[in-house]
Amino acid sequence: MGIRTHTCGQMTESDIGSTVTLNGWVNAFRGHGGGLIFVDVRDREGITQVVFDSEDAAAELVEAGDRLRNEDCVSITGVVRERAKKNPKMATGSIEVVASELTVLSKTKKLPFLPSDEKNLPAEETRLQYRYLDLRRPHMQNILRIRHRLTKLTRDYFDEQGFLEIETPMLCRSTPEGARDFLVPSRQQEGMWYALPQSPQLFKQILMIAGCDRYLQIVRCFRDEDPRADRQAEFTQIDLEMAFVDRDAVLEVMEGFAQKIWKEIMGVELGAFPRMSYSDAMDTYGSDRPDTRFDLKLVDISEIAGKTDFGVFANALGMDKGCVKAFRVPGVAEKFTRKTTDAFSKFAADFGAGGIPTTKFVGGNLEGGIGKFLGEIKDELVAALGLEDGDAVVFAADTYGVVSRSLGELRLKIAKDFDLIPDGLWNFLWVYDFPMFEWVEDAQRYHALHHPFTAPSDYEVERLLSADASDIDMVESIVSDGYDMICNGSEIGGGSIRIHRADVQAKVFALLGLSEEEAKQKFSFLMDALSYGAPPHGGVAFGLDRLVMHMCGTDNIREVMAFPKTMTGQDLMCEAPNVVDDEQLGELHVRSTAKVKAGV
RNA sequence: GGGGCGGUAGCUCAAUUGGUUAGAGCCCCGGACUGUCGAUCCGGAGGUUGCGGGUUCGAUUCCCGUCCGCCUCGCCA
Repeated sequence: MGIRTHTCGQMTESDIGSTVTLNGWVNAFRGHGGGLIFVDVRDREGITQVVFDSEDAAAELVEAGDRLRNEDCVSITGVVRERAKKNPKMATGSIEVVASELTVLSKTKKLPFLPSDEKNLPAEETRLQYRYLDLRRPHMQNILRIRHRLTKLTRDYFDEQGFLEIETPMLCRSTPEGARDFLVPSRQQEGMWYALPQSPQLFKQILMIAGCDRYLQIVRCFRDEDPRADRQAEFTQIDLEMAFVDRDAVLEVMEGFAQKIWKEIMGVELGAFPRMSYSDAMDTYGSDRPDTRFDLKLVDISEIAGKTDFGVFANALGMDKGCVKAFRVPGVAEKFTRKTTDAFSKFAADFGAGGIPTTKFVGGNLEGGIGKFLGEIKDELVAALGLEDGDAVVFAADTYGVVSRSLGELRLKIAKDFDLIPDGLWNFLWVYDFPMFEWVEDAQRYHALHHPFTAPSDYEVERLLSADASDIDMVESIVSDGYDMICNGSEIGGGSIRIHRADVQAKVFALLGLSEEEAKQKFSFLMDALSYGAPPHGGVAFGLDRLVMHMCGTDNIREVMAFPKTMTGQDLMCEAPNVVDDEQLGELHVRSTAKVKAGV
């Protein structure tokens, strides 16, 4: 074969007259009988038109060209010539290669779909089954390239900041808390199991104790939970940790990172990131990852609502932590049909709301929905919400938690449905001052909002150490030194200052309901390590896949992974997972109790 | 584990209240064509309607089950 001298994306008029060899795939074939054939050849870098012309080439060569089909893999040698009629739609549209040699490196059989036909893509299922064809598409190649540029910039940036890239094990011990683990049976230790890491959290903390000072790893993590459009069981984190730092020092480095990658890849200058406390985020946006690209801000109208006899409001205000909140949706009164507002209630039912009252502000009156119950508080409502003629209002009345969640989700839905999100905005912010703990009524225990290694804020340490587990309000009020980086309403990174004192860590375990015995059994290595001169430290983990999703403008995490899995955790190309034979299981001291699908 | 939508030719889709031989475009195969670039024109091949069962004279269509895909709630420290 002829080894390529040029790629299919690089030739310009300055190459006219030179003899070149291209290696690639047939992207398109346009034949004009035996005499004249156009073949577009594609490789990773672009597409170049090749012409087989009987006026310039032997009949044998033109015949061979005539047998080419889409996606045949070829090597073609010829002279670059200026096109008589240029194609401005093509990057290489002013030149063509006049074929003088053709080698078919590999014929294709009949294709399930044409990678060149971007406008008629098959279902995702087919694309995943033939991922090698799907990835040939320039669009997918571009995503892979962006992903590569991001990992390259990540390593460059953190190298400049003094971070060392250090690998941590993929075969770990199972952690009791958190997501379900993927397990790997041990052959050498009969009856014992490894777990694949959900994150290298403890290893990176121990690297700080080990004097590594600044650590980076682009690392695969595994969580055996059901996926979502933006979540896979196997995903990649940009994992970082720094010793001898406080929160602001961490945020500064991480903010610099986000600014750098957005500038280099997106060509966007991000200013300094605003910061918002967890409680402000929950109060105003009903979410700990607020999308600040649009308003629809939640307003607490409990006090005003208390002045009516309206049963729904009165009922909510009588609850423990009950409240009434609302937000205005500017100018959509006409679009708030009964069908639309009914759908809000149905939507919010998933989040525990009994119903979503609405009304409209038209001609100086609150009309429709619950408007007729609000006559006596109309003026106060109009003032509190800043209502203007033609606005609609969405209410929720329940406990603070239910109101926040349902209105928080509704404001996102309404913003999308009514097209209220401006294009082209990159609203980054930090959310901080999360609570350390959340009481889970069903389980009758506390749950760490971030993870159990998150430090309390400096001023909270004494309060934490003296906390009485039975005082739920007090324990829930303890503020942690955690922080999340939010981009357009999506959490792209999160981290914290970690606990570096063994006594503080022991107290956190105790509040989380781990006995001293259990804590020792499961985390003795951490407790030991913390006892040997542990430095203050903190860090962040960014979701690499999420970052690439933002950069590529997709909501589908599978788009930004070369070989993703389906919602049921299957790789449709390799057909993983699959059965293994009993001998293999025997070596691992495992016997399957599954009724295996026939014919696999 | 719950809810929703979908599965018809290799691919994208159609098929009237349940009714004749399940159609079209693309792909593929054959032919025509010397400046195309979504080439064009002519012809051809290609089907267990995801799978299993039921109702019916008759099922792509209605019912039940099941598998697969997507979305979502739970879950994801």
